[in-house]
Amino acid sequence: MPAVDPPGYELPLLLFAGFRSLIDALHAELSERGHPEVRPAHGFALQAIGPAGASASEIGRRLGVSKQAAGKTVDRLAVLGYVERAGDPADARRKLIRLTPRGLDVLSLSAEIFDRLRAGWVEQLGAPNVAAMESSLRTVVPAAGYPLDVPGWFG
Amino acid sequence: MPAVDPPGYELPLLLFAGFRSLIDALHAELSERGHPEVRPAHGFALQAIGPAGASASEIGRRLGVSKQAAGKTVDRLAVLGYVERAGDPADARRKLIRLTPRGLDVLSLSAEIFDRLRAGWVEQLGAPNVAAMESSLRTVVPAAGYPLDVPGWFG
DNA sequence: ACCTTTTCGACAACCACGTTGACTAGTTTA
DNA sequence: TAAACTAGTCAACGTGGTTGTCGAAAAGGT
Repeated sequence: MPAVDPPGYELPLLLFAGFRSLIDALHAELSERGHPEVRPAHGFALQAIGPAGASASEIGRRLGVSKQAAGKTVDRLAVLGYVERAGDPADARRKLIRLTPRGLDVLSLSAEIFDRLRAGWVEQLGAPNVAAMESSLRTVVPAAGYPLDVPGWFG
Repeated sequence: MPAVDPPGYELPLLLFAGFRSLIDALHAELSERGHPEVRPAHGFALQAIGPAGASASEIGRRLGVSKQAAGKTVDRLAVLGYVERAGDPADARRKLIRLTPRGLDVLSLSAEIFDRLRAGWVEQLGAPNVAAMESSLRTVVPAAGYPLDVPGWFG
């Protein structure tokens, strides 16, 4: 069994470091632009809610976590003023979670920042390399099992 | 401000999904091969300890977490039988953490599995694409701030 | 040699994010 | 209408972090 060059364990480390550098940069900038309390998990939850809103259970499904976990996250987002709950007239059990203007602001800011971060990678690597990386990852990721689902992969 | 294609937010999602697919596959196989209780954070800690052993504080430094957090992780690893603590005759404060044979087994198994997972990517993408991805990531990751440091990026 | 500073490991309190299980209330279906 | 499912919440717990504090041991400066 010959040694491999580079060793296979580098790949996950590099992927994670790349991911983390983007997320850290995002949150550094969000912090500067009026959203210092947003944490990575919040961003994914806000994304899962989306402009149309969603129920807590639905958010849980989209994130791949339990409805209880989703409910807790919604609680925190509500305290921070990013979402609000409204009763659903058509289903008295449901509570529709909707983004507040502040929540929408985070979402659009994030989109803008991510675009700029990607542009930074394009500058360093060239557009073809970035596109190739994305294409490779899309090929190799078993699209099946990975919703947004950042939180909870430790558990 | 023109829309970008693909949107920048896909990149972190893809990187994370790639990372996670590798880690999940690793742990699925570790589980089958006698190590069902190992969790992702443990693997990184074992890596940080290494065959030579290390003190708890040193492990914390290598992982980019506090010495207290490192100490807790070592506690769990000790309970699971992957490491053991030994007093350091040269420094009565220090306790040297050393891998047990079982700990070494996880480490060498992981190396082997990661190599095979990478080979799987090479099969799907071709060696040049995998190498290009690694090279791109090495370029773009600010080597400064990212030790091993998987645990705790949420915090 | 001595005093000060640093470092190591531990303890405690806390927080964020997840889990399962149990329960009520409302909706759907057979 | 009765049974089955679904939404949301509460409680207990696990895990992986954080800060602050502390005593003991080591290192450094005078």
